[in-house]
Amino acid sequence: MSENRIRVRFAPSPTGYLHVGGARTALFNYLFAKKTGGTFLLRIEDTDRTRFQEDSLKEIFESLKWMGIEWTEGPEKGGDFGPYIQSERLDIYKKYAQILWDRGQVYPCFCTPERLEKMRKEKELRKEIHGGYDRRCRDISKEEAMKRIEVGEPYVLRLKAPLEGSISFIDGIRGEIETPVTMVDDTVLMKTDGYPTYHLASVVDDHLMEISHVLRGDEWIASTPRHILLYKAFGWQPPVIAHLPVILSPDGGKLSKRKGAASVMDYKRAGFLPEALLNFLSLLGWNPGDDREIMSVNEIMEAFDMHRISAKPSVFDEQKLEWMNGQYMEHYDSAKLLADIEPMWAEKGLPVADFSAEYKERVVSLFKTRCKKVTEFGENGGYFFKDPEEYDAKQAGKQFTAAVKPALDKIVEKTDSVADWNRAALEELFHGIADELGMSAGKINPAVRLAVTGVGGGPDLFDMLELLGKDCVKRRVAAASAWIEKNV
RNA sequence: GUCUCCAUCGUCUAGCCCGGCCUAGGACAUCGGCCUUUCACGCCGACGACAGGGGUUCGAAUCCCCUUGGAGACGCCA
Repeated sequence: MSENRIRVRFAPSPTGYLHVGGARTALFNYLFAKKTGGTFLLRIEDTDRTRFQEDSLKEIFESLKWMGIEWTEGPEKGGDFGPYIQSERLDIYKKYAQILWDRGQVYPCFCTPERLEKMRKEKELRKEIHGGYDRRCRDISKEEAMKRIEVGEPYVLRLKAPLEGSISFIDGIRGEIETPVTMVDDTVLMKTDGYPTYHLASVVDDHLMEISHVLRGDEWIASTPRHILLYKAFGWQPPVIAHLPVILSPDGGKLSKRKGAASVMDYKRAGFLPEALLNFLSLLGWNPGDDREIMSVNEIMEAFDMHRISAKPSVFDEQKLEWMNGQYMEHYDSAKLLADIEPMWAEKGLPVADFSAEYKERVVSLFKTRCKKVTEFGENGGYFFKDPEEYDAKQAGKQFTAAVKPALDKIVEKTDSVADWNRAALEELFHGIADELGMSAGKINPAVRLAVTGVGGGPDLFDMLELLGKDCVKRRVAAASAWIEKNV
């Protein structure tokens, strides 16, 4: 037995994609485990067969891996406490339900979903919605119950909750939370289909898997008293339970797919870096206690402290995420970025295959500081692979003047004489031409930029010219000169 | 409706647990300016908050109560 070991889990339901709220929950568990030298395990809670989605599992795994949140026990990894998929643990839940049955702590309930539905409606009419199940089956005699079970009448197993008093527990983040028992009805533990409910399964699993701390979303606060009751019924010591605040969308409501991205993979597709998303998420409801914001996983992990987790819900501010992503982008490995960017270029029909990896990495380096998202590379920089087909009209009107044409022609004329094609030589060349023609560089450079790229903004001009190479620059400047000849 | 949780700049937050150092600090965004022969980065500055009301105290953003506002829960969903 590993007594005082920290063991935490992330236990998603495979009902859809992994949204950022879930990712944050996983992240905090992961950080806590890493920080304390504990174990972070993944458990799949698939006890609802009606909502199960096959693809979901893949998506959840992929999302976690992309973010670098690695589980050391769980599906794909194994471990001493498996299986880690609840639908493969049915016998275990049956066994523990039986224990409660033998102790008289549960009872079979034969109420149909229809009757329960009707009961709820009536209660609503009388404005007493709280209270839940009316406990009609609680006092059915053992004999009668057995008889009805034997004839095959469907039933669920309910926990006998106390009829008066209150239930309290110490939330790891909020402190004591006390709930009057009127809010806790007789919880269903086993469904008609033989599957356990979340409440039974998670309590049994957390105990069997020796989970020491449960960090979960705060939508579980109201259910925790049920779980406490269950731990008591089994005679088990509950783990430390802490509820993480929700993440809200900018309009104050729940984060949803409709209002932009909500799933981790959406953010990947939108051009965000995993390190940036992780960093950003870590700062939602937590902070290191000083002014640091840009932090590596290791720094975050070092500084991580459960006591600094806030109870206040926070709004997911995508603008700040973008800023943060830009910060990461600037220092990101160009080769790594290129792997994501190259397909985007290719998709736009750019002949990227004709260029060397070194060339392409340099293009990426040139753009890194001015892009906030990976996707922006795909939208810009086409001119590194293809001559501009047209010039930005507004810029052309401003830069492509008759006055600048001689300078462009001079550049075309003199490029061949540049022995060492680098930015220093080019600067010198341009200066010489400017002096010779009595023009300011401020007049010539923007025109060259437009000639070479077709647009008004972009990386440093001389860095670009150096990378583009002599032939390309000569060709494009000549083309611009011809354009002026024709259009001005 | 009932119960529970939450409440500092538009947003993320520091400070709150252990009242005075808070004329409330930082970051994003916004607006100015500087830098730059482009754009971006960077730098400087401005704007901007203790939800309201009562207490307790010599003193409250910090402790207590009420109000208001927000969120969540009230399933054979998790």
